[in-house]
Amino acid sequence: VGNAPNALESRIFQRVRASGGRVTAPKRAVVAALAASDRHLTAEDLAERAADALPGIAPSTVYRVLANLEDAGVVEHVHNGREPAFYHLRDRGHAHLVCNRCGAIIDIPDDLFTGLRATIRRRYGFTIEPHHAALLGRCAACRETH
Amino acid sequence: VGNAPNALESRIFQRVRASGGRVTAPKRAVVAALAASDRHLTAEDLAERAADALPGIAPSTVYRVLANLEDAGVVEHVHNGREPAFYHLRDRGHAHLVCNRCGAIIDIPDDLFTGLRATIRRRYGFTIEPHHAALLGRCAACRETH
DNA sequence: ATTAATGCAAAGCTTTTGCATCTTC
DNA sequence: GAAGATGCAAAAGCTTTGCATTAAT
Repeated sequence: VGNAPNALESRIFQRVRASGGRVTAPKRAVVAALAASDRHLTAEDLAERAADALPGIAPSTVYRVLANLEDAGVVEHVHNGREPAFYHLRDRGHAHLVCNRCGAIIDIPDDLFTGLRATIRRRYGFTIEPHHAALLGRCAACRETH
Repeated sequence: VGNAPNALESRIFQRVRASGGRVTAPKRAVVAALAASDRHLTAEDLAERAADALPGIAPSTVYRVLANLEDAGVVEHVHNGREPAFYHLRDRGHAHLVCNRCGAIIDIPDDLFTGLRATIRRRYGFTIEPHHAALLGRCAACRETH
């Protein structure tokens, strides 16, 4: 839609620069697509949306932009057991539930993991990153339908 | 190794038959490979090991055998955020931690999820299946090395 | 006999990589 | 002008599929 300079996006590009990256048209287009959406976009989704602003954008560029934004700490990708992974801005932290049957994605707050994280840390020395992989299972609707 | 009829494998093939499947040489070879190992084998690993007993086995056959064994409820596969997925017999239930850095796999008991599962069920109506996706993060060694 | 399962080869799909060129800082 | 980023095209990696053949029940 608009291309007005926006506080969220400014902060993002500050971090991109801080991590040694440059601010380019493809990055602007991908960030705009991420910011405009209610998240949960695959790389292919993002390539399509970025192409609105930047018709010639290459899929490989989208992947590289996303990797770069992850390095800068502004994007996260989530594995969902189906593939492809989806991406979102790393604003407020939250984890995801993904239904094995219908693919529905439910956001859940990080604090649900507090207990489990502490237990796993204590017993195994392992630090879980609950954002990085979705919890798979069955949503309410699909459980009823069986 | 040996090819003696074994209680575990007999039970497995009962279930295969019960689910409408047939007991074939490739299934025997894959099940033997799964049973012989300490788990965490990829499809490719299994293809290699099954080939010891059955030299000509095709990769696509391994995938189809595994899908069939999952339908029969005797095998599970686990997504680990790296790909490829790994497979194991569904004996005692356990979930997995996978280190993002070194790929180490740690088995953890299901009961760690009791609280989280109940909370998610209550709040979202969603039933998590903790076996199906590994929890990703950093193992102790990789956290120290940074 | 039926019907599932196999082998082979080819294709599918997501993601990565090589390399020459262009842009940003 | 130096280093990063891009586009294009090709490749890689894992997995699935089509189809004729074989084998299990």
